[in-house]
Amino acid sequence: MSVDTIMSSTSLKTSMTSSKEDDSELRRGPWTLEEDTLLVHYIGRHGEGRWNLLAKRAGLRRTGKSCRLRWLNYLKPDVKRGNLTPQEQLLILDLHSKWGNRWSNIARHLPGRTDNEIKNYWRTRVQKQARHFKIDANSTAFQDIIRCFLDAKIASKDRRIISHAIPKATSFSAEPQLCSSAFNVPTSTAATSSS
DNA sequence: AATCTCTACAACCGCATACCC
DNA sequence: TGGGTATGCGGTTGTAGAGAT
Repeated sequence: MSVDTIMSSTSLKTSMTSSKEDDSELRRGPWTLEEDTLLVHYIGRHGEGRWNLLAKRAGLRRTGKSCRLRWLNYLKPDVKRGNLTPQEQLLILDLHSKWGNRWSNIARHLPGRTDNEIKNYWRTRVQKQARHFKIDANSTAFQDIIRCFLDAKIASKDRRIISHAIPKATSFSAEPQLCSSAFNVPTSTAATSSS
């Protein structure tokens, strides 16, 4: 990630540290642009690892743990930003049914996605759906519903290439708005599998 | 326009394991 | 081999922003 990207994406929100910036105290809360830049530049020159030492040498008043997390989840150049694609969502569904909450394992199969991102996706989107349908998110019934929806989504995307006349996907017709918002799909598309 | 509520996600925490001396 | 430290992982919390009232 370039410094410019950081400039545009990093919040310059108010820091959560106390107003009297005591040099001996470790900072917590949201990272500032300045901190991101220090971390990126330091790792660019010296590489990752030895996080506690790195934090000190980079001049960051953060724990090594905090630096590692910031780098891995946000600053690392190959971290992919933006919504998960239906294909990625399907993969997560499959892998989660195999391994459960082994987020780091699952993340290894989705290049550019972090365990934190996948975990957040599962908790905020998938579990929300499960609650709505009043089924366990780990149940096969629920997985079938979601799989069906995502398959339809992927298929509709494919079909759009060759035709605008696409039959309705019936599986989700009852809950198009809910599913669409949860899985980042425009409602009209989700409801009809066409556009 | 002000306030409230909800959602998404960044960041923290505690614990387990790996590593090093 | 045992103790201390570093790292990685999964669960949880805090916050900003968007939308609703």
